[in-house]
Amino acid sequence: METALRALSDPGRRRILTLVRDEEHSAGEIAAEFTVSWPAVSQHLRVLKEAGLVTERREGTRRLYRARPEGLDDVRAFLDEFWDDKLKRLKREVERG
Amino acid sequence: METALRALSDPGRRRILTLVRDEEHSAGEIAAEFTVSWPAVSQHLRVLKEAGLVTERREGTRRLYRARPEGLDDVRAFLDEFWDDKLKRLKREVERG
DNA sequence: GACTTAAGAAAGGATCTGCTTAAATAGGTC
DNA sequence: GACCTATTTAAGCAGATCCTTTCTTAAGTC
Repeated sequence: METALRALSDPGRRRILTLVRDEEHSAGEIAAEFTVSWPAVSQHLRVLKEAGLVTERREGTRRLYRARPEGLDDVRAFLDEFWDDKLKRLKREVERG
Repeated sequence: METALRALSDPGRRRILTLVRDEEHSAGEIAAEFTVSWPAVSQHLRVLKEAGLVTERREGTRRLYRARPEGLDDVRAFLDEFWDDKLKRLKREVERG
């Protein structure tokens, strides 16, 4: 969860993530969407992969990336717990007036 | 959302956040839970405040902090959208076999 | 095998982060 | 006003981050 949150904290990586959310894309296709250099995108992809937020598949000379939403499970769990507990707290407050 | 995600990416700040989730706590009470120095905690509180994840209230010489779950709304929206769209994609895949 | 294409690895630099200690502010108490 | 307590601000430092350019690897084409 640590690495996932840090990976998400970069806008470029979030953009990559939405790019590969619905379908696989090669590193080159992804890089073409950005103005930063190609290695920079490659580095972002590595961060996302290490955080478990994308999967990599090799096909010939290309590497195809796809989002891996399960990688967000921990983060979602944390936020949901936070949210739920807050609601519970509010409920208690309302009940005691 | 940018700042919220960066604020969340630090384990110490997440711990602070859960500390002030259910009730207000003073900066000193919070700092007492940590081994790092007092100013370090103060800096974390500032980051959390600027990210909209906590509110600050002054009472005499003390400053009381409390979680502000609405600050997580953007993050939650992003994750939910991501999740939902993934489910939709899977559904399409299943439907076309 | 030489050449091209797709992509990652290495090295280096600027900026950001998170910590520390020391100093400043600001509200109570005498 | 002098003094204590609670807390933030300032300054500085080590390490992380994100970018760049250059170099390497690996697969396909001739």
